[in-house]
Amino acid sequence: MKQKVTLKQIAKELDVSISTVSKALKGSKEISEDTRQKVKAFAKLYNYKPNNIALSLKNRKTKTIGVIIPEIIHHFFTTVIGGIEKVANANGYNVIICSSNNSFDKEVLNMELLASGSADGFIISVAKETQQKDDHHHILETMNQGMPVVMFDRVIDELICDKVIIDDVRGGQSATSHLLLNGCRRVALITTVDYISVGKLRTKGYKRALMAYDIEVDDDLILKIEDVSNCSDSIHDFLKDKDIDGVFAVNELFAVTAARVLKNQGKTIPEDVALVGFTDGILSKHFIPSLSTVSQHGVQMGERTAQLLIDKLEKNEEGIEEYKTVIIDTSLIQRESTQKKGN
Amino acid sequence: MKQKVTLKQIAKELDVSISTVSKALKGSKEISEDTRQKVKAFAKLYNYKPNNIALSLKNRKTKTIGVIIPEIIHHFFTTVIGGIEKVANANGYNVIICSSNNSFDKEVLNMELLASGSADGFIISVAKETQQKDDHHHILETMNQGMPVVMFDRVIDELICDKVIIDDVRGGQSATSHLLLNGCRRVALITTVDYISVGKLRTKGYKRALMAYDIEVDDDLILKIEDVSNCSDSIHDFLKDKDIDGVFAVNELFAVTAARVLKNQGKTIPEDVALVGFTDGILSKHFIPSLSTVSQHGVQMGERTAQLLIDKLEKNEEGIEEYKTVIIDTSLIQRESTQKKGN
DNA sequence: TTGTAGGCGTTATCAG
DNA sequence: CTGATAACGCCTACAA
Repeated sequence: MKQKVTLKQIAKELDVSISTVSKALKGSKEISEDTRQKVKAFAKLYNYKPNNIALSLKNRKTKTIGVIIPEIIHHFFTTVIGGIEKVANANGYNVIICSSNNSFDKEVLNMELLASGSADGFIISVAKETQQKDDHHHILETMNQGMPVVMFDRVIDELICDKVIIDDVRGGQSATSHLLLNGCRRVALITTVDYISVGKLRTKGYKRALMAYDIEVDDDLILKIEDVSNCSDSIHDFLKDKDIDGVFAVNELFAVTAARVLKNQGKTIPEDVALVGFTDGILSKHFIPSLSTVSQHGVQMGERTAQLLIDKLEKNEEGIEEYKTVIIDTSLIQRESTQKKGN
Repeated sequence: MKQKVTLKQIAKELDVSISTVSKALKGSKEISEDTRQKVKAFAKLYNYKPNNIALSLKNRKTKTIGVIIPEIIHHFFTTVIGGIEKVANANGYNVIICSSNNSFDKEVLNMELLASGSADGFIISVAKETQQKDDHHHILETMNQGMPVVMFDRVIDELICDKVIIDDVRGGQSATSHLLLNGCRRVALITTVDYISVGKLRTKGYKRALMAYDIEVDDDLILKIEDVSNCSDSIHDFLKDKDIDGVFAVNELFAVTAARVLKNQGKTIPEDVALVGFTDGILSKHFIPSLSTVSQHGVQMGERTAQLLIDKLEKNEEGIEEYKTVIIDTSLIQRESTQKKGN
């Protein structure tokens, strides 16, 4: 079990100095053709690879982007990561991913860890708990240390930094409008509690759509789910005996759960009740009936986010400070759950 | 925008030596109570955090585990990651995740990157392409450099290292047996091409189960899918006019796709055809009807994998070389897709 | 053409 | 009690 080869060892073996080896390996023509060849051959033989850690220490940059997301088991986030990786790799950056598991403490821990040398900058979508506590000192501290931070999707308004979001209000509005356009008049909303920013915004969009159609908002048709883990019961109770012809659910889980409850109540989708979800994940796509949904274009989102961060990282230090908020367009994907047969 | 504080700066400000600061911060009682307080206060004020990179360089270890998986957009892998993170964090290790996107080249790149200083050891599940090419020099090289590697799920038999797998044969067998037990006699198999190790093994299990029931294997009832991206067409053609009463699909995607095709053909699940999948993901759980499936216990798998790696990492260098292969039990989860009503 | 020295941030050892 | 020094692996400006 041989150890990793270092410049030092190569130098010793070849009886030259370390700097000679270093230069030779970079093809510097300061070094004679002869030794250059020799060194290179030797290095290849022993499979020499410069030590990243040493390089990072020297250059004071790691060429690594830290990504912190609430849940890795979440199709939307993984698509975003895909986009991030694409752009990052194309620019010679490595990506390291940490999940906060929606825990505030773990988010703080992860940030501190990465901030203390492992990454040059951050991409973050904050944990539920963080939004709830509305505590973001850790992010602020990181920024104050001179590390660029770009937030996406679940962002914090008070924080001044680059952001990439979708227009959740418009997304919610177009989902709801789609239902109304298809003739629905009593549209139920299944959403999250208000401290989840995206849920709140989508709810706003829902109301806006109704108003545009001169339909009064009926609070009895709105369910705000606190405990996701048993949303099934909540939704069941909520939909029971309710006279509705459409449902807008602010995420995939709520959507499929609603679908199941409706089915159990003997209602068919889309004939009796039309259904629209949010997030274009595998569930929506493969479900029967396939679910109409609002696509957030995760990949694109990741790409923009990464680009924004890299721009900041490579900008000559003392430029004008300027922070952008990029809004990614959503689009409505129409599938079976809103397509009445014969239409 | 202040920069990160270093020991040096603190030392200068306080007009003491660097080593004094270092010791004071670690609470060494070599240092007078007085200066200790002073230093600590100052450090807290400026939010001092030791630089990980420097520490890694010094200690020649990063306390980081590199994880390379084929696809991050894959529920099973994310659950495994969950398990890995849990154990890793509990042991003071950080986890960095890279996806190979099923590309051999990217897998090699990722390994080299992480191997050159960013991680102390590896956890890997190889890319499809890697299995197909049967080229694993990169992994071997990494191991030869003295870095422990643990493989999981998609492993390479020739490589001598710790491994955590499930018994895919038994999994396939129990899935098939479950169908047979429920009265199915003509069970179709939807699987992958043979170079995907897990697909091959599950196929083997399928055959074994049939044999145990004295049913001859009928190659007409076996579909091996090459191109996953349009598996829908393949499955459609395959199931057309086929006289079957059960389907075993070796992954979720195949299972739900089969479900859709069957439905289009006017068959109902489970009454006309019973269906069992593999991998207990969100799809299987939320689908209507919910799908019976073979659970791989991803979290547990991740935990074992991480533990194995950490054991190797912390073992005093020159122990006896000993490599374990851990087999995680699968279990069959019975859901609606195999539960005929009235049973 | 090659080598020396200093430094990136830390810690451990040893000397004051 | 405190400080100087060396070392981790690499790079580079500046000798030689």
